[in-house]
Amino acid sequence: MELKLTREETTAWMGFVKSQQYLLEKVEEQLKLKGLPPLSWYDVLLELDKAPDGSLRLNDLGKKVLLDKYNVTRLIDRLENEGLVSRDACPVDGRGKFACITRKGRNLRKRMWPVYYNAIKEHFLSQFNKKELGQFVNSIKKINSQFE
Amino acid sequence: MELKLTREETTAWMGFVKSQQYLLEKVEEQLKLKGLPPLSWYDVLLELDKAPDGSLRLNDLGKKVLLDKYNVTRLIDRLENEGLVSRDACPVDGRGKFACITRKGRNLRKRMWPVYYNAIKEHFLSQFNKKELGQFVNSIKKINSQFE
DNA sequence: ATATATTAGTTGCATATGCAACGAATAGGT
DNA sequence: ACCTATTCGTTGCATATGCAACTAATATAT
Repeated sequence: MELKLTREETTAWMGFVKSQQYLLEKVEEQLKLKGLPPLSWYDVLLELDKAPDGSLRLNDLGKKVLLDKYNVTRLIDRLENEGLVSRDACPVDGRGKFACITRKGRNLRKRMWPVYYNAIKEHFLSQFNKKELGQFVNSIKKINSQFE
Repeated sequence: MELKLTREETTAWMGFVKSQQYLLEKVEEQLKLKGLPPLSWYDVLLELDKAPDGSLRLNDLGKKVLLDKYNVTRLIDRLENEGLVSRDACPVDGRGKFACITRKGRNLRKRMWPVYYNAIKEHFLSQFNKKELGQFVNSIKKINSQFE
């Protein structure tokens, strides 16, 4: 067993990891600069905004944003403290809770989007032409197919 | 100003972010499963292992692994506590410190590598053929070129 | 040469995350 | 129906990260 990566394989993996670190750092930096909360808040608000009635069970929300349940609890705590979300009981499952986005929450998400959008455009999408984007999406889909 | 991403652009960005979350989670999971420390330790140990004399100024190390200086200080604290690294004064700059990898540190890195390697192979590289890997590297290089 | 600004690294405090254990409620097996 | 196992969400405690302030040393300007 060889346990050695080729030069290209190493570049692929290391470059992949670094690129994401750079990009997310850029996004967070821009949000902070505009006095906006971190990307994790956006992710949650977006999922709730998209959901019917603007609400999701905490458990389902956690799956969508890839957070462990205790982190969901606490993130929702923070959002609730800011009045961006409310916690509602679940009528059909006594254990469950819904997180429900408020008007204020929807507004905040709307204000965050342009900042996020610009960072994505400027640092990510701008690097590709149409064909390259297609290839990139292909690669990403292959990686993600194993996780679904 | 439109502020809207196409379906493909959204897939590219979201998929990109998710794929990395999944992959890093897998790597960390495997390391933990084998009773090994987190990937951040590996990154530091690798940089030191590669460096001449196995040592780097904390500042330079921080740039290589994309950590802020206070996080470098503390990560090196932890590694030093485990005897994986030593802190040495810098002869030419009284402010500076070197982090220097110990034999124990080199050994630990060696033990971590197969676990890391297997995760990369199994969940990342296995998804590509030679040509696809080349395309992927191309894309990644484009993204990263703006940060160097 | 002296005063000022910058840099390297560290530290205190606030916040965020991971882990294991818990209580309450539901689901499954007999 | 009853007992057990599982699930949902939360909490206490330990660890990790971010921010701003700090010390000590070097670099810059006049």
